[in-house]
Amino acid sequence: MSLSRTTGRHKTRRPKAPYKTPQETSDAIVLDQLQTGPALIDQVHDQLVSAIATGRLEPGQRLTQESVASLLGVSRQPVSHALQILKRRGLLIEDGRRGLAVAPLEASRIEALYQIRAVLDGLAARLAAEQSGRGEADPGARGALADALENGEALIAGADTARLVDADVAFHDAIHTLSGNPEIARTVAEQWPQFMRSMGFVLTGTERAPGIWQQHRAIAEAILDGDGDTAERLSREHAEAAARQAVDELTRHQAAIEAEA
Amino acid sequence: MSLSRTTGRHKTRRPKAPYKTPQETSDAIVLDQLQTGPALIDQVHDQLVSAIATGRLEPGQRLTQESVASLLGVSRQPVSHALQILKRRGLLIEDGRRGLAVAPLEASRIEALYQIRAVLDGLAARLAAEQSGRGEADPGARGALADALENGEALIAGADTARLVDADVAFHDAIHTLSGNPEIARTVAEQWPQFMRSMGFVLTGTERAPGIWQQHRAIAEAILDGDGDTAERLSREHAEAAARQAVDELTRHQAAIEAEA
DNA sequence: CGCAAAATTATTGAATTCAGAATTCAAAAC
DNA sequence: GTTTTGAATTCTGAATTCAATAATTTTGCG
Repeated sequence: MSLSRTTGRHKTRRPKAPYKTPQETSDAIVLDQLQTGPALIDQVHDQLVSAIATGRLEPGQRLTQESVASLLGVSRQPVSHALQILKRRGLLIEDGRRGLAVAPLEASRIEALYQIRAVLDGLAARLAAEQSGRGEADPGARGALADALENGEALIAGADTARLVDADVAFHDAIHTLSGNPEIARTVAEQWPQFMRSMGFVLTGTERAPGIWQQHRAIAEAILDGDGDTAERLSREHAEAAARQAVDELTRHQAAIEAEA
Repeated sequence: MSLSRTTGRHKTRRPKAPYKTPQETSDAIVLDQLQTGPALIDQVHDQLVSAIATGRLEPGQRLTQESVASLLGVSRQPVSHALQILKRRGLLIEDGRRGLAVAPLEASRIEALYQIRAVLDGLAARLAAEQSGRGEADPGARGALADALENGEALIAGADTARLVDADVAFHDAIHTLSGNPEIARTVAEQWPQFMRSMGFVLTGTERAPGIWQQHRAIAEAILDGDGDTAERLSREHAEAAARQAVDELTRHQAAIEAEA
């Protein structure tokens, strides 16, 4: 599709960080800090990740630099950067000079990722419980876990899938944070989009949310009780159960697609 | 350092595939096939990763797009892409508008990463042993593990640090591959540069290589024997020992630096 | 009509240009 | 002598231009 090549002219550059003179006086602050928007590269990146994670961009969907750029109203430059990054993250696969395509959602890959999640979530839960048991846990992070649990349990009944997925991410992220090991959250964050689109499949239609949040409650209680062994074991089992459900659902879906063809 | 702003003019595009006029005769080939290298973005990326991993670029070293570009003889464009990616990988940190800097090598971060390594290597070793025990292991991958072990043991005596580090990576990578879960190798690969520069510190001067390769042999034997429990336990202990050594060495080094200041 | 060769199109990677913003540096004012 | 101001410099992100080539379409011929 030929597109109006009206990519916007040089937009004013986004302000990066508010300037702060070193010897700022301690007087009352009269002016609000100016908005410091993220760079276009990051905006494009985040938009694409979100679209892929939620399934708005389906597996196999082709993306050219030009199409994304005109869709978002920017030039190809920031899009090119963002696509490079997404490619390295495994969210896009090369499709030769036909552009890139959203990576397929394969049961085998999701299973492999859940194997990793099982041990990482187990580690995070153990560390979080140990912190909690020794009373060293950041109260804010403890509160975030409790909030995430409450929030998730509240919206079980018929919330839309996207909301359920977000609640799940928030819960597990709270544990990762509480573990005190920032690299766990960082490592899993890299893989969240894959899990999110997998969860999209598992949670639509089926009524699996209640069971999941029962498990979440048990995990949270073990952590807040400082019971590391139980927290680790339950977290692993939780991930393994999620893996089985995901593999089930994706295999079924793949079979349905192949039967159609 | 101000640099001659002599970024090359439009160089002929990197030769991707040798151009071939349609009516080219099948006479003797007069010109060598030009290297059909990967895109400049990837070349720049790999160069920088390698330089950081080996310590040729030291923590704190500042990198501007222009300086890297002129060093490598390319324009800022591919450099900009590569730096963005490195920043997201945590190998570079922002230094405001003064450019980016090589991320510091902090004991706490290395310790956090080794915690992750412990469970991932444990998982990989268990899976590899199970594959091996069931006779399902890819013979090539089995051979790669044996080779890596032999190779590592051979060069213990006084090989230079870089070679020892490479052997270590090859050994652990062989186990990751043998596990049959490609996401493990992928996940750890993301973090290898951090481990590599940490190992650079640990292995220089000290005579720790022999002990490390004794542990490697025990792990390899457990895997090839199909003893998953032992393989997992030894792998975890190995990572934990490595973590202690690294934290020791880095803490010592940090203290030395601070004493100097 | 079917196939091979040639022309065209689509799309990328890289260089270059451009504009905005942070940092630095030096001069002026107190 | 110190602080403030303002200009020069540095450096980035983004847009635009350019060249190469893979993919597709068209054309010519048997």
